[in-house]
Parts: sequence; C-alpha cells; structure tokens
Amino acid sequence: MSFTYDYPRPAVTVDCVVFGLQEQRLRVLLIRRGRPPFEGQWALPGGFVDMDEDLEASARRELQEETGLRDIFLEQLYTFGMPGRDPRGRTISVAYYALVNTVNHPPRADDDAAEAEWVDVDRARTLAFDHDEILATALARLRGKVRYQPIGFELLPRKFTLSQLQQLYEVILERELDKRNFRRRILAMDLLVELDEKQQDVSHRAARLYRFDKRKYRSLEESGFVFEL
Amino acid sequence: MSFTYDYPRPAVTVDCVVFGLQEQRLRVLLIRRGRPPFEGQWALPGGFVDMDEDLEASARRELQEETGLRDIFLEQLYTFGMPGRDPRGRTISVAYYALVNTVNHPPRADDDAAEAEWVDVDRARTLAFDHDEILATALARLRGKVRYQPIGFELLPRKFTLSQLQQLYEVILERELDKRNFRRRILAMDLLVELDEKQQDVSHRAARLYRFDKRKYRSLEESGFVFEL
DNA sequence: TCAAAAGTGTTAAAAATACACCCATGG
DNA sequence: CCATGGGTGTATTTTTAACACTTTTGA
Repeated sequence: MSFTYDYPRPAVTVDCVVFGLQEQRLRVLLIRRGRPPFEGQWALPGGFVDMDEDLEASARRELQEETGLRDIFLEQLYTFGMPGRDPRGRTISVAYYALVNTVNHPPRADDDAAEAEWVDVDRARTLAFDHDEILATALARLRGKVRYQPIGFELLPRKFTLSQLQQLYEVILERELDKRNFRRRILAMDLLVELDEKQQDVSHRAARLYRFDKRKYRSLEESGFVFEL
Repeated sequence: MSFTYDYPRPAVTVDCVVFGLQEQRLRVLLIRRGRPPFEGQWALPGGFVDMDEDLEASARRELQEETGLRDIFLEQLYTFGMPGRDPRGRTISVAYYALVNTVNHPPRADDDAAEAEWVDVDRARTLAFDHDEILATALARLRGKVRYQPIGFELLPRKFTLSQLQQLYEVILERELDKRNFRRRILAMDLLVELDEKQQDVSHRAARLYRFDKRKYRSLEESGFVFEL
C-alpha cells in the first residue's frame, strides 16, 4: 500500500525528553537504537505520528510503547525541522518534555525498543539525530520553567519531605539554597499539605511528609497568583 | 507530478502571528483569504513548508510573500496538529509569532494575499481554521515573555521616548505603571542609550529619545543578567 | 496664557538574605 | 553516645510601592 500527494511532504515524528531524579542527579531516559540509522546509539524515545492522532497523544503512545511510561506530566517543547536532521529524508520532529517520579516508574525496555536507561544529563552526549540539541533545549526549558511553575513536584513521589523538595531545586538550578529561607517561602505559598506522616526507615530523625495541593494551586492560579520559587 | 510514500504523511504548514502597535492598541496582522476553505474570512499569514527549507525560513518567506514584511523579530510559538483542524486533511502547523514596528512597516497586500490589515487583537475573532486558538496562545506568550526578555523594543522605532516604552508595557500587560518607578527601573538596567535628540513636531514639551543597546544586553546576558520588567 | 506631556526624589512598607543551634532517631 | 539530617527565629539589607509638583513647548 502507498500514499500519493501532489506536493512532497515531510515525515512528522515526535520525540520525548523524559526527566527523572535518581541519586540526587537529574537524569534523562534514553533508548538504545535497535536499527539504522544510528543503530546502537542512544536516542530519545519517539516515533512517527499517526494520521488520526493528536500530537500529544502520539508522544504519549510512543512513550508507552518504548518505555512503558504512562499518565505522566508532558508538555510540548519545540519543533525541530532543519533539513538534513534525519538522514532518511526530510523529517520534522515535534519534541515534548516529560517529568516523572522514577520511584513509581522504573525503567523498562519494552516492545520495539532494545533497551531503556536513565542517563545522567551531564553524561548524555552524542545522541542520535539532533537529539543533543533537543536535550539541551529541554534542559534550558526545565531550568527556566521550574522557577515559575510548580512542575518540580512531578519529579517527586506524591508524599515528600521538604528536604527532598529543596534538593530537587538545588539539582535542577545548580545552586545551593538556604534551608530556612527555602522552607519559609515554600510554606508561605500555602500549596503544601502537611501530612500526619513521617519518613520511614531512615537512620536519623524522620522528616515530616507533605504533598502538593494541585487543586488549591489551580484555584489560586485563576485568581492571578503566580508560583515563584 | 506526484509524490508517493509507504505511509501516509500529514501536510506541514507555518502560520505567523505578527504583532504591532497602532494608536496605543495592540494589533495583529491578518490577511483576508482569497480562496476556499474559509474564503473571505480573516486568517493568519502562512502556508506550506517547502521540502528543503528550515521552518523559520519558511515562516519568513511566507511573511514576505503575503505581507511584504522582512527582517523582523520572529520566534517559534507552538505546533498545532489536532486532527480535523484543516478541512482539507491532516495538517500540522508550526506557529511563529513576530513583533514589528508598524511605522517602518505599513501593511501591504501582496502577491497572492487578497488583503492584509492590522486588526485590534481584541476584535480579531472567528478567524479561519484554529487561528483563534493560535492567536490566543501567541498573546499569552507575548504577555509572559515581555516581562522577562527585552522584546518589547521590537515594537517601537529605533529611537523612542520613555513614555512610548511605558505605554507599550501598559498596553501589553493591560495595567497602568507608575511613571517614576518605571523610569527608574528601566534606566537602572543601563540598557538604554540616551540620545542627543528630542521628539520633533509635538505640541508640548519634547521628550528625550533613547535607543535600546542590544549589544550591551547580549554581553550582560552572558554574564548571568536577566532583564525583568 | 493655556493645554499637554516631560521630568524629577523621598519615605514607608515589604521582601529577601544571612546566619547557628538544639532535637529526634537509629546504629 | 554519636552521627545524621530535621527543624526553627531574628536582625539587616534590599527592593518595591506610593505619591505631586515644576518645566518646557507649541498652539
């Protein structure tokens, strides 16, 4: 079967930059390519857009097929379309970035992907296609956005300690934050719910657990409130 | 001549949301469609991406062809790909937004566009395709971005007064700003060059002219400085 | 001489920063 | 009993916000 058009058309793909935290490091989920081009090299999960599916749906489908991840935070990043970026012919890639709690979602090689792995963002280099550039764009976006929107919580378990949250920001923003000032600010926003629970199985004083109140954030947001680190 | 592929491919277009200021109002450049679908309706300038051109180059080409605009500020906005957004068949549109000084660039109907016109953003409604949504997205982006990046200057002539600059922000952000505080802040950034020139042909005290020092901004930016309203 | 916009400082309130010690827990 | 991270308050500095009158110019 084949498809014919009056004018040439580029192929359209989606690619996903999935960020996660592991061992206090920011990581990105990569898959090892099982076929040419760039066979054996690390690449972002992604694939061709189906004719009857929305772009975001396409990104979610590819993510599920290649890594098993579903129901995660996902946002459009940028569209890359430089001629020559895919040796197979003109291909336009709509890139998405995603944030995931790696505790709930261990990596998993699946269906057609040979291998999926969490790679330290600082060590992820010489990826297939222009994926280095896509990753760099996603990192810049994450660093910019995390300060103005409460998306960092997507990288943590539902229940987390204030220290975990602070470390998350320190890792992403690459600078140290003052413990007392950080706590005061984040609590002053009144977006965290203090739970009647503490950490388990730690060999020191157990910290109180909190969760992010997404519902409250949405309602505050509508009345003009802006989250700011 | 025709083009055949093993799998179906969407068509890919670019659309441009061009903002300008006229009579203290934020306006958007629209063209009246000269052919179906949506014949006679207002639409964003745009068209199909050529196979060998970069996406941004494509946006610039369409802008020049349809409106005569060239060498203007242009940035990628978002990619719209919902099935059904174009009645002719699956079409993915990479949207750009642009800022232009309307004094240098009067509107002009050109080549294949029937008519081009600056329309008040509040009155631009029921556009062709999903262009209402694209415009809304562009407006939100402009309002968000103008506070953190010195892009507002793109809407003014090279030489401008502080009052013009203030009005620009008031129009885009839809709130009044204090004259003295505004001046102090903007001058404190040290990004404006005070010229030895004043306004001409005004029937009141002539204001001093300034220009934005883009070179200085770039160098400050590299050393970590961030513009903030 | 009037109208219209340009230009200019100070004060008070709020927000951001810097900083150090005691507490609870498990090993 | 010690090592580890949890938890807490204040003083200082910086930033922001509010506010009104004089000057220049052309009509």
